[in-house]
Amino acid sequence: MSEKRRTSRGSSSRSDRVPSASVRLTARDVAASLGVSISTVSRAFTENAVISEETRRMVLEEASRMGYTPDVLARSMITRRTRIAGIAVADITNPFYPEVLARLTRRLHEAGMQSMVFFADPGRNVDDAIPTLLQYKPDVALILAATLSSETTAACKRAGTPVLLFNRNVQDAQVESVTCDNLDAGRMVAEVLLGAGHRRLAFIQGLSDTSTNRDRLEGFQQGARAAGAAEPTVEAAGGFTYEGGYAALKRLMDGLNPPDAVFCANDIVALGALDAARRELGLQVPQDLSVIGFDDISMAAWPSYDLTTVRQPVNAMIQLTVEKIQALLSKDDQVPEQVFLPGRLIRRSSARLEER
Amino acid sequence: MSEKRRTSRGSSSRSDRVPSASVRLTARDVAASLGVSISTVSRAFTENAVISEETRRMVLEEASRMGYTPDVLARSMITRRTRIAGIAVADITNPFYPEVLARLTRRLHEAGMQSMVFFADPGRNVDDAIPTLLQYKPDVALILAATLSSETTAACKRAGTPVLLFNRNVQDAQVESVTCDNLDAGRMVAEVLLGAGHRRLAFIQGLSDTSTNRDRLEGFQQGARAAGAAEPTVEAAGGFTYEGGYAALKRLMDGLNPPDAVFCANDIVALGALDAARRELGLQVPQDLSVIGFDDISMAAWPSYDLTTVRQPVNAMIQLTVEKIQALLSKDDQVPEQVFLPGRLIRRSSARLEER
DNA sequence: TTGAAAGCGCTAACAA
DNA sequence: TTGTTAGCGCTTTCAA
Repeated sequence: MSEKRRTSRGSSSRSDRVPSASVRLTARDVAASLGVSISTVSRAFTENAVISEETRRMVLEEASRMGYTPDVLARSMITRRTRIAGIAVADITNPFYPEVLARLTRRLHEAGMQSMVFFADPGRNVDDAIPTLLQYKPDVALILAATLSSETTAACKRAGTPVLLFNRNVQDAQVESVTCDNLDAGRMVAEVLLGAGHRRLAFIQGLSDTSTNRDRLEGFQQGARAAGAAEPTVEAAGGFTYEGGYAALKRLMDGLNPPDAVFCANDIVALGALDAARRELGLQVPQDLSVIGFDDISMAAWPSYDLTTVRQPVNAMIQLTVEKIQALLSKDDQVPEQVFLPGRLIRRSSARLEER
Repeated sequence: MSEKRRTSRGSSSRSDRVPSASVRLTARDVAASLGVSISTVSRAFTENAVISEETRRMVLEEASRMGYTPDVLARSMITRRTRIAGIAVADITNPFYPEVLARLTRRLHEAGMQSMVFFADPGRNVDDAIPTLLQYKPDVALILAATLSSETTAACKRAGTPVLLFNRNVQDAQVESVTCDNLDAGRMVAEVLLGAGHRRLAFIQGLSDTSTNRDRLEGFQQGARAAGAAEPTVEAAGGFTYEGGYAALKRLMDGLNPPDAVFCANDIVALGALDAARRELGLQVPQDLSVIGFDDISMAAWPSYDLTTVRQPVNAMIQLTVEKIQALLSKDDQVPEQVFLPGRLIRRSSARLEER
């Protein structure tokens, strides 16, 4: 098999050629055609502008007839509003992010904003994408990523671009964030597992330097401590990946103190752990081992996995994010706020949650 | 559990407040600081501009010291180049697209372009996103979607924005496209399945009005016909979804003529079909039934599935796409070309491909 | 090789 | 309610 190319060269005709940039319509053209000033045309397209309803209707009609739309770039130069949300995403291989991204951009679009998405290189963190992101002067920088340096937020501050963290938060309360209450969720998972009679807990880390990972682990440890249970074993997956979870679970079970319940930093890690347990080690889940994930990505519900997991309140998180952006754009001074929304345990068959 | 908010109100200090848009540095500032004209500053940042190496170095140095970068928006107004690739994506729930998107935006970025991503509403096709996409005057519109109306390409043509289809093509050869050779791959799958002794072929459709679906099915049918085999049964999943594939497989097996081999329109559909076969119908795969997918998303390789599938040559497709974009931007007249790259069968355990 | 001046398409004072 | 005018920050002729 080899590459094929099909062109219309054979039966070429005039219409086959892509026209090189058609005529550019400007407000001046519409104005001339109507015998009004360009300001009038501009006003017709500006909300809350002082213009008679009649004139506006006339202008808009003629504009749409001619096929004119205002140039958003030229407009932005003056209004200092690009209506662009610069979104930096890392780790797109985690299905949680595409799911969030799709809903988030849709809600932003409904709120009259466009999304400019920047994907960070895998392995590296999101910071490298920020300078280019800032070049387009987005009205807000949205960080959908687990890792992030403080240099990045500083760069945004310097550029005067407000930053909003999604599914991530920093210690110093200097920057807005919307996350799931990972700490509390971790605690709850420990409680529930211990309540069902599990005795040897373990946690599989994604990236240890991310806030999500850290908070989930810390909550888990707090929960174990509060119940007077043994300290959970901690094993590193080396990243939020299926392969990492797979390998980490094998190491755990081969260790000196194999767990009877594993809480994973997120669903992708948990799916890897599940497959290692069932397909490679031949364990019965949840009889031999309980596995719990985090996020509730759509695959968690698939019958091959049927993963018990903590569902992030994604819709509420997105709703709040959009509201925060709108607030940022109206008032320009604001006290940064970190919001934590409660996660919810979704009980499926990968974990034994009743005493036996 | 309830929502928590944490602010720094308690220990509020001056530095807690987000600064409202810091000073805006312009070329004028750099020029003044150096005692040169703004044209000189501009030239320093323009490739191939007539300027002495020494002056350029001096300007760039001072600029970086001050933290100045040219305003890309203002620049675009004059150059008529935004360096933005407007990317419209539908169906982000199919993991194939995030994987492509991540790599594509990275390669575009290396080529000096930014990606503005627009997600179409689920269910609806990508067309609704196009008008807003065009507003930002992208240098090229990239369509990553299975469905697309001809009205959309017309709108782009009118706006003077070149269009490039990825993983999609239209009949009339009027628009550039880069796809896998779906027809040929479909043929190959039929051949291989029939060669291994399967007798009752079936195809599970995603969306019947998409070019990918159509070509894969048509190739499959051609292959069956060429081998003198019975016409494959066709069942509709109602969309490229896991749930659709799951339900479609059950209907197929409950039907009058249950197949011994199923070719699915893509991997997500195939994973649903696999789970239905194994988890619900208790079938042995591949002894009772062979299942083949399309795309080779990362999950296809997971041990729980180990899906035999046709791998799309994603890297080559992306490479070609970026090259085409660069060509589009240099020459403005071009004969549209449709490129088909060969897919490759990845043999895993979900299909019996040897005669027994 | 550099600078002065004229816009790109638009919005927002300011007048009328 | 509308029109006139002055820019937004930049690139690009044209002259020097």
